[in-house]
Amino acid sequence: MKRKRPARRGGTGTDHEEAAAAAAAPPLKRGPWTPEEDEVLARFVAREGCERWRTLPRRAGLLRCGKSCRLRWMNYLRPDIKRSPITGDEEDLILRLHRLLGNRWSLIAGRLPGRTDNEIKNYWNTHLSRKLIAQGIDPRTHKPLTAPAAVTPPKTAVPAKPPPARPSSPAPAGIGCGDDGRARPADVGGDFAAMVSAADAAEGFRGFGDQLRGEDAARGGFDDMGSASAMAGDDEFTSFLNSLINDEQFLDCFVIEGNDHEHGNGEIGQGNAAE
DNA sequence: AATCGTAGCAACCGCCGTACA
DNA sequence: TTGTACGGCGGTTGCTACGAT
Repeated sequence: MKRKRPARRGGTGTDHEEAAAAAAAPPLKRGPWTPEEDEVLARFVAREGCERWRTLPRRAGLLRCGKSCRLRWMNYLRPDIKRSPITGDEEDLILRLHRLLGNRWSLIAGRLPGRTDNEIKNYWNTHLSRKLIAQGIDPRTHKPLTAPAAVTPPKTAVPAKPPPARPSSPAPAGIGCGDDGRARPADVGGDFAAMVSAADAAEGFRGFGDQLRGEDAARGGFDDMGSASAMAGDDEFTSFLNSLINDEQFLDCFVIEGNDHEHGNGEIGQGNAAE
């Protein structure tokens, strides 16, 4: 459903960088982007590149904050953005990746060319989590829902209020992918780290944890994942991730016992490496 | 036809990690 | 070593379209 938003939501951005700018600058425009603004931004980025987002709007003559410009570019204006609906294959991949990575939307998006983290996040919250719930699967953990949990059909299936702690809080046992108690591989029925270590050994791959840290800017995840040595290249990581995604045996041990019930229902790719 | 509730999603918010002076 | 600027991320908000009643 495409729509434009009206000028929105009061309040001022509290980011320090924006706050300082707001103090001395004309009021920044908020809300939906107009086609004219899109054009200005796209043209400017094409000409000057997308560096220095903070000063970009001023240089481009836009009354937007740098963050807003960056977001608009990343989520909408980039030339490689796919505008087509998410396909079944992509959906399947999202499910697999989410099971592996938790709510690491940027990481997941990185494996889906042309898709943005925001798009995937929205798709997850509006489609996939609902689907999983309908099938009795907890979308956060990919475990079967317990009876009480199954009765929670929130508008967004994502937990309402995250605990305050952010990545700085050490990850719990396992990898602690999520930064706030949301879905994380460690939640997925056990010792993901050990599993990955096993996978490491099997694949001869080292540095999965570091790679994730690198890719993910150390967002508090995978810290306990193992003390891998060298940073692996993206290709290596990609192929490793693919191997995890596709490895039937891996998923067999990864898929939580009791999830077999949904096998063959043809809806959700839970454990679908075996499909 | 009017009203209401829900779904969908663009955009904002707040925080974090990194880079650099 | 410390402070600041910046980019980036995940979570949340709130408006509109649309289906149900």
